[in-house]
Amino acid sequence: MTPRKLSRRTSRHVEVDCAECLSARRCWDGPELSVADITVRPQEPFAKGASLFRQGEPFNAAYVLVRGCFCLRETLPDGVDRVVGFRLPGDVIGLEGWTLGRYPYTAEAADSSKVCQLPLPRTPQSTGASNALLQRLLSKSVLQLDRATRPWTGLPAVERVAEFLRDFARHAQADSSGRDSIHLPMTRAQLGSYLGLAEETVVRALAELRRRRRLDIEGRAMSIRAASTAPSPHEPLYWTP
Amino acid sequence: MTPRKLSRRTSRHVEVDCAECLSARRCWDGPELSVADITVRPQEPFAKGASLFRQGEPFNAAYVLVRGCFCLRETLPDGVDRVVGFRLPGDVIGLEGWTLGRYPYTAEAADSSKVCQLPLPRTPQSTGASNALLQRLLSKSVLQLDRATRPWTGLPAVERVAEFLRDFARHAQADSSGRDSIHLPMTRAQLGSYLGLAEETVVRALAELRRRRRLDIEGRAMSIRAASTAPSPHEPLYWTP
DNA sequence: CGTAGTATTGACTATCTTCAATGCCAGTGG
DNA sequence: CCACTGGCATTGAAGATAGTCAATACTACG
Repeated sequence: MTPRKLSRRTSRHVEVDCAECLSARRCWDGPELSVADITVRPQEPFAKGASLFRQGEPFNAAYVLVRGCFCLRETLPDGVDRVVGFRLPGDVIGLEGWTLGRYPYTAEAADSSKVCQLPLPRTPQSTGASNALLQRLLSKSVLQLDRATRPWTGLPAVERVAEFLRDFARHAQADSSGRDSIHLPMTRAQLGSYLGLAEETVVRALAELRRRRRLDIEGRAMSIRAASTAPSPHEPLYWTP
Repeated sequence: MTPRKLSRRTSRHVEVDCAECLSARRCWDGPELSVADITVRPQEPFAKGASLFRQGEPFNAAYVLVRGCFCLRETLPDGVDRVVGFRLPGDVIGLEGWTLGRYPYTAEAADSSKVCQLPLPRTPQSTGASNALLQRLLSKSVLQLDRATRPWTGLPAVERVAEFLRDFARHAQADSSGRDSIHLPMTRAQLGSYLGLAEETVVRALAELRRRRRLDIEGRAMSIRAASTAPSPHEPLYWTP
């Protein structure tokens, strides 16, 4: 309750060697990998409800969770709040910010928790960084995010399909920018399987979007019309890549 | 149609420097990163429907997609087939196999496609590998998999909740193994938000699971009873981490 | 032209969401 | 100590949404 001591819990510059930590196995348990030459900055404990960082904040650091549980939330442009994941001891938190420049979600302690800050180079660039650390991070992020490749629903079918198409178009146009017409290589059934919808529901959703003039579709050729989601008021609250 | 030439398209040992490739910007477009010292092994083109690798196969290599589109499918233990993602030019395919030892999904060309094989060390271990490559891979995988943090549905609410709890328990028990009782730190509402279900639906699903004797729940304390999903016949078809 | 895979549409049903009310529990202040 | 409050959990009932079944086009290809 004393206001002091709550100041800046995110950047004590004390580096400790993971080899000396009893939790190290949980954090860096890759097969055939030693915890040698991995150092981190242990942080003050987080009380339930406290946030490690907030969506939209510029990236400061990534962390590994030592004890407790974090709940990751994101606010969509339309103001809807949704949970994008949970993190348990050994998981990495906030690495997306390293790549994106900003944190795409808010990390809030769901339990009394403890984290260690990872000494990453400021931006994915400098080359001197420890190779071992990078390899481990890569392994972990792949696993962790692979596990995360699950949720995502909660929207009505039409919106889910629209969302997918928007993302697919953005993704696909990265090169052939300019053209507004996009070729969908997959069948309606595959699309449905991916989105967790029946093939017929996908067809009906597409018909609905066409009816609403939000896109033109003819067979596998598509072009999006409206940017729809208005660039609403708040800024730091919802930042999306 | 001549059967020859279809032999082993996955491992020609011709390495080329990405700096000489016109598609390089699409593949390695990180900010402030040059394509210097990145080399890959271009592969024979893939016809629509051809598979790059299959779920359950031991890891051979990861690839970067240069042209076309791949559809990633997985077969669940109960025989259900679902699409877990699509990959477009510039995306990495199969990196999960590097970490897991086996490919967790089948990669099938949804269009006529072309890929390059990435020269990764056999296992996430050896240290001599190029740091630049690792950093880029890390960035890409994080982005790519973050984008993937969406789908996942298609199951009825009860199964989705059961699936989550099973996964959460496995994940949480990594350390405190032995105890079969697990503490859920999140509220029903958060759980619902994550799974794309209403809070009430989560409650009813939990009640249903309790009724079916599949788990014991009292408030936030939980213990799982049945391993349920039988260790069914096929092996190479569905392999899950 | 016939076939197979894909796309589309309609009708009916199952499943979830929503709305509303209640119970439970911890923290707070009189 | 105890009523009061707010957050969380639970349950019921009604309405909305998406899945299933079935029938019919459409299209590429041999």
